[in-house]
Amino acid sequence: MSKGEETRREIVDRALALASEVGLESLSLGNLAANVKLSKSGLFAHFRSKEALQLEVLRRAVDLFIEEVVIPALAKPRGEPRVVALFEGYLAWISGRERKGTCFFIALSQEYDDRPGPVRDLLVKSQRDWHHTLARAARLAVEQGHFRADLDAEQFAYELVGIGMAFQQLYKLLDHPKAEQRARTAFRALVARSRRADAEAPRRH
Amino acid sequence: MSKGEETRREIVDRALALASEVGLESLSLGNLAANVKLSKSGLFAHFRSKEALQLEVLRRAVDLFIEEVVIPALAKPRGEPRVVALFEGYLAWISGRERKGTCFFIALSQEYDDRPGPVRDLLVKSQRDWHHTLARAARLAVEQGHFRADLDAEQFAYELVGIGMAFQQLYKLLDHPKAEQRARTAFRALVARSRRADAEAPRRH
DNA sequence: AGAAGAAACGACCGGTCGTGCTATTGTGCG
DNA sequence: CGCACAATAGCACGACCGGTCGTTTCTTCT
Repeated sequence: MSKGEETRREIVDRALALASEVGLESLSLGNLAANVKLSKSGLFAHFRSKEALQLEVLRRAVDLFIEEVVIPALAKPRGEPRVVALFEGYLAWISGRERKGTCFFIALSQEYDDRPGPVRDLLVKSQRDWHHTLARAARLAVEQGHFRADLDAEQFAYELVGIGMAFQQLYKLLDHPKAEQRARTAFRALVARSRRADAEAPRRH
Repeated sequence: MSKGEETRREIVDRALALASEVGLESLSLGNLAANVKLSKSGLFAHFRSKEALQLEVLRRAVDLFIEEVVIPALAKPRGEPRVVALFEGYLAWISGRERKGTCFFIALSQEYDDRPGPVRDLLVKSQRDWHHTLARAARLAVEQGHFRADLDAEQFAYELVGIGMAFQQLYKLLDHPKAEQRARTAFRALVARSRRADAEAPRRH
């Protein structure tokens, strides 16, 4: 990797961390430059506009999410185990990573729901993909006979996302000690009513 | 009401509308002043700092929410009807009001989850209140015999909030035609499994 | 080693930000 | 009517914004 690509990557990494705190729009080039110990103009030269930087940061976040959440789940067997892995990965993504509890995508959803442009377009695409990934996993669980045949997979994805979003608010903003427990309880209930009526009783944890 | 109070109110109203679009932090005094046709300094004189204005705006949003969502629900009889009214009011609040589909509080939750200060403090209080209001309504439904005796009311509130947040994303960012249907389906399922086992079968809509 | 090009720098642009300070206008009461 | 004071405007400030430019320093390749 050339020198340029290397620092460029450092910039994007640091920008992702900063943007997780203040938002992608409020992230300023000057502040970012100081953080990576570059001059503002030196940094700017890597991207030809702030928007290009923002897009790069979002792309990086998507890559990280796929790497940390989606790929590991795909290693699990189809059906309920994979669904569980997606949920657990999602939870870990929201609560963990660096610093505590800011899911980049949920934050951006608010920041860009009213702000047209390529950043929003990419965000929309990534969130649609996430819904589709969840729905596909649920459909596979139906095919495997784990979930009811008449399960609405998209509805399943919707409710799972809701559990995650409420978790983030409870965990980060409201600093609730039982946030994780609440999320898991909600997920267990969601899975329980998605199972085949004739499936074996829910396992205890 | 004196002249000062009147324009002050107009300012806050307009500020709430603008902040719903760009966020409370990115709302600028200059832009706001132009919107209410005042000079920047003339507007500024009403509040002695931007933070004071932000607090005022948030207070106004809380008042509106109570007035439009909570109070009407309290007019309904205790138990399931009130719970349903709270949910429907919440949904209407998120999707409706002026412009389409930005819940001020959900947006602020993201904006301030990392930004300490009095605005965040007030936001936290308001969101805790909302959870408590929902939980209290659920507990009353237990007392009325509509919901199971062993229902976890806080868990119920958590899941209802999650349904609302996912609804907002689907409705506003992803512009999904079935967003409202998804939310209602999720809510019906939540209510159904909260009911007493010996209660009559769920009504069809 | 040396040349070509990539990478980083510092100064600077026009604008906007929040916030003071002072003057002017408008309102409402005796 | 006229006075006191509230309300608004005008102007200036220092800081920071995204972005441009010409120049210098460092890589990279022959």
